[in-house]
Amino acid sequence: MACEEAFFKKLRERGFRLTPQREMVLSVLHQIGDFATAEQIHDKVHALSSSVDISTVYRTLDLFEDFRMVSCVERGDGQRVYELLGMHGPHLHLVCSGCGSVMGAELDLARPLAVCLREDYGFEVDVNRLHIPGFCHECQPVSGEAATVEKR
Amino acid sequence: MACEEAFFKKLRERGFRLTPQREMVLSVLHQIGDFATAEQIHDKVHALSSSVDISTVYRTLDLFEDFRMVSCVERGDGQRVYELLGMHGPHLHLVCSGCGSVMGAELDLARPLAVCLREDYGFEVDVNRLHIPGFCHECQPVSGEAATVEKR
DNA sequence: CTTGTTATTGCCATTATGTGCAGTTACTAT
DNA sequence: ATAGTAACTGCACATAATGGCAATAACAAG
Ligand SMILES: [Mn+2]
Ligand SMILES: [Mn+2]
Ligand SMILES: [Zn+2]
Ligand SMILES: [Zn+2]
Repeated sequence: MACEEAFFKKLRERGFRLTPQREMVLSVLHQIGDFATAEQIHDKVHALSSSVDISTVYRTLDLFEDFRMVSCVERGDGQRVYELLGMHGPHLHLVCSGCGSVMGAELDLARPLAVCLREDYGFEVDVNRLHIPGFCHECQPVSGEAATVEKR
Repeated sequence: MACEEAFFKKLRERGFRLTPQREMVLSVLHQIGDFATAEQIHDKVHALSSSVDISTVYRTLDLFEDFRMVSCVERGDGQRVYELLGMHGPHLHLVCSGCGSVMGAELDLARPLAVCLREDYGFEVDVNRLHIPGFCHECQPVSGEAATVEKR
């Protein structure tokens, strides 16, 4: 595919190498299309080549993130999910603290806030990495009683 | 202190118990004043009572977070830092991807975004938990070349 | 004060992720 | 094609954080 070729070229331009492991992770991300955990990705890569280690998957996802090809979201449970950008394009991530679902949102909505923070604090917001905690439509907290603490 | 008493009362009102461990963690957080890792907190608690386990510290910090007394920030390195609210009051957290520093910012700046997301997506933003990635004044990325990837 | 209930703790196992290192392999230049 | 360089990998291990569980202790009631 064309988009992959462009990525491979950029890789080499910057001194990185194109390895079968990286090709496989990228291919698997394409195949999945949706969010996936490192382990889910590793499972599919493992099916293609059983010697690939999960640490390589982590390192590859990290690299893809640096290249802005993949976005990573910390889900409510202690696991991260990774998503291939480029098809949906960059977007905000609304992460529901109730059900753990992740919703994409128009990135431009965060622009005014970014401008404020640059002007008032000299802080350059990385809007691509912004993920916003809260509650989705199904999980609205009991109105009025905002700070209810659940017994364990 | 008065603010601690108020918290202890709220604890019991909701069926939680006031234990020496919880008192110690709260006292240590006061003493530290700044951000601290779970391990730093545990060290100081351990000095007061050497049998307290770090898992208890984690659970206590979790509880304090539920009570909105403590705010937790995922720092760049794989560690979280905890901060006692109430003195500074709630605020946004600007987390620098360069140096790992955390800056507090006026919470109201995020209000317009929250309104947009509620109206457009039915998503109720939890502004207290919002932390914003980017680069502080000292760590401004090379302008123009946004997506520079470092060799490892 | 004594007793009962059950939230909480300490301990230990487990999970998700990161790292050091020596052997391997992709790329470059001859 | 061959050889040199250094990026990359697999493996083993380290680390931060979480979860199960039986023993403990905080609180309420008598
Ligand atoms: Mn997304
Ligand atoms: Mn703060
Ligand atoms: Zn939800
Ligand atoms: Zn910085």
